[in-house]
Amino acid sequence: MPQLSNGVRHFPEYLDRARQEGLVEMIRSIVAEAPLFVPVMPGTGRPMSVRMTNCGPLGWVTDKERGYRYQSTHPVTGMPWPAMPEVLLDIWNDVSGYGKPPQACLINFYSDDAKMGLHQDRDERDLTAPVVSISLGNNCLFRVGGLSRTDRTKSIKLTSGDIVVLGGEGRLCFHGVDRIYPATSTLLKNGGRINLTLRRVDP
DNA sequence: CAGTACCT
DNA sequence: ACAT
Repeated sequence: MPQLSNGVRHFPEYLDRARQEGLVEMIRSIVAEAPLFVPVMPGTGRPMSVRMTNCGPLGWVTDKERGYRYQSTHPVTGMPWPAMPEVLLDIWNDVSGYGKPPQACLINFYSDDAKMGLHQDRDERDLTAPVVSISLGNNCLFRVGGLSRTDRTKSIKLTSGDIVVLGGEGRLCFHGVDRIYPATSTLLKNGGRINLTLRRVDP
């Protein structure tokens, strides 16, 4: 279990091809029910380059007026999020070491030119629960720093099936995606990358 | 402060 | 830097 930095664990190719394909099929059905939306920055309303949706009791959303938050319904359809699939609960149980189940699975779609700036995941009330991140599709350059934005960072390439766990000391580490490497995976017919992020919100 | 533009 |  390689440790990128304190509390940040990387499990290369944790999911085999068959499991990855199963997840992609599962994601397609979730997206059919809960359409992708474009998140925007609070205040400015500037769009992010990823598209997202969620499954589970809670979903992470953001808009110009109310900013980052978790809510139980889709921001466009107003419908509850699709249920958390068993397979994600299983993965959480296998890698998180955390007793309570995840309440939110944020599904981020990265086109080949999408990025995610350095940030902390700190919208959850339970900051003792780890964050579990699953990579599918094209490779990406993932960057992890420390608790301060200006701390030194390390970059690693993530490939399809990789899992990263930010827990303990690493739970609030700044992290982001600097770039997607086009055509590095055959998992997604339309290219790009999907990232699933499992989180516990309530203590 | 989960982005981008525009510097050197 | 600008703006959050």
